[in-house]
Amino acid sequence: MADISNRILLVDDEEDILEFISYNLIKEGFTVKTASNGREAVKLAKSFNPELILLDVMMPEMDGMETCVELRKLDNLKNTFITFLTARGEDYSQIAGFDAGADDYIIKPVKPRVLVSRIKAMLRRSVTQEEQVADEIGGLRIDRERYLVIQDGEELTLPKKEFELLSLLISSPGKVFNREKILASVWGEEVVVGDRTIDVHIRKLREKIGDNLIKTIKGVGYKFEA
Amino acid sequence: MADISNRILLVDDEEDILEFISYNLIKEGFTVKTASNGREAVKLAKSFNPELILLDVMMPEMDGMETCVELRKLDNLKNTFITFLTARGEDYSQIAGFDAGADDYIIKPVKPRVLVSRIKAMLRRSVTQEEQVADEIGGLRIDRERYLVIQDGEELTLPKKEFELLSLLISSPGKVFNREKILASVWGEEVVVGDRTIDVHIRKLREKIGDNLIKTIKGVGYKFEA
DNA sequence: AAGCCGCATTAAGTCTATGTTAACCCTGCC
DNA sequence: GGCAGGGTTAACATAGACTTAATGCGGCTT
Repeated sequence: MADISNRILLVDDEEDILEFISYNLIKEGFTVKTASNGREAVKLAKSFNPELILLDVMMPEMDGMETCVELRKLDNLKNTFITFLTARGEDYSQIAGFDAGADDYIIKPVKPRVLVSRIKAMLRRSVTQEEQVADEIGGLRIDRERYLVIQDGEELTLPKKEFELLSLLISSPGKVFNREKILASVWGEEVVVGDRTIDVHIRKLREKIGDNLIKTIKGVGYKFEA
Repeated sequence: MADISNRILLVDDEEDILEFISYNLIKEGFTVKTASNGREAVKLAKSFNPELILLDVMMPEMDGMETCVELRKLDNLKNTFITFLTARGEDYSQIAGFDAGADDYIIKPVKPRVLVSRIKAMLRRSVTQEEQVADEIGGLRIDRERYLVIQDGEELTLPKKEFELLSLLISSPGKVFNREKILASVWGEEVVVGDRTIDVHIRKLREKIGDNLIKTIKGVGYKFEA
């Protein structure tokens, strides 16, 4: 139905914790994906596009802080909450955490109910406050709040899929999105639709915003370019 | 307009704490007002219109929870963060806190630097919300006090739900509200009613104020637009 | 050159969310 | 108790979004 923002990416190197926490979150109706290290997390975050990332600080290889910095570089995570999950409660680490771009900080061990309450409060906030800084690219501006595309001052109302598709492409101008990523992001992981479907939506978009803004890279995908 | 949202209302019954914390916040450039009890807090909040309220849980008379509930009833605090400040760290109190409408929870004693970091992270997410001056939009004006809608001079009396619904949509003209948010705001989080219910109320509103003011964004929600 | 692959394009089909109407159920009031 | 009005639900209608199928075309491979 009204698709709730509820995708959570959980990152921890301990299998037990992943299982324990994700079990509790899933039970509450969240869609959870897990990663056991930073690199995996970054990779997953790109396609999964979660609203919240729970990030263990102590991890081998790439630690939580470092991962957080990497995650913050991703365009599609501009509005994602990142919360550290850690056993360390010292002040300095809290401050370092926020500086790294985290939004909150939860100290383990944490009782499931507390965690869930906290997450809900956090997402409640995000849902209310999400606002795009919406800068203009190629004469186009996405206004998610009003669900509009503004082209040279003209306001365009696009249907949902078209809007999401354009929004995705514009999120990283110049970057080529392959069909797999487009499907994952606009249609969702589970939904199965044919490749032609994307073409058709691209077509409709081009009809509305002009042919020269969305480019086809044959055998690869599509990109937005001014 | 240029001035950043930085008004903080600090509520605690202990004079020492008020002084200590407000000193640290003021040093960081926040505008701080203090109240030493719930009643005072509610009164101050109305005129001060803070972006963040730090609320001690343990207070004589009206405690933090109760105060929080009262605060949440105030219209101008819809977008204000409320954070509990408490010495108690028990689970039940955390949950009770969130249920009362708080957005976060900080356990005392807290080092000033930690507190400041936390507050900044919180306000970073917050959006500068323009004051609703309740003036005319699209020929409509909401008069909450008299519970009236004035359309081109004509006074319309709407039933409760219709009024609240219209009022919500008008509160951010142009912004799309999804069904979830509409339900949460007009009907309340716990109440469970079907999706058709919203449609029907939208229908009645359109009947009364005209078809062209409320727009449907299929798959997304509704918005008010002149 | 033939064949293939991938995309474009169009039209047609399907499906889902919303619109619409009317009946029903409360609650407060006479 | 009966009535009135708001609120909710059920049932059906409908528009338009979304998907699929069919067909064509250009570039690339063999």
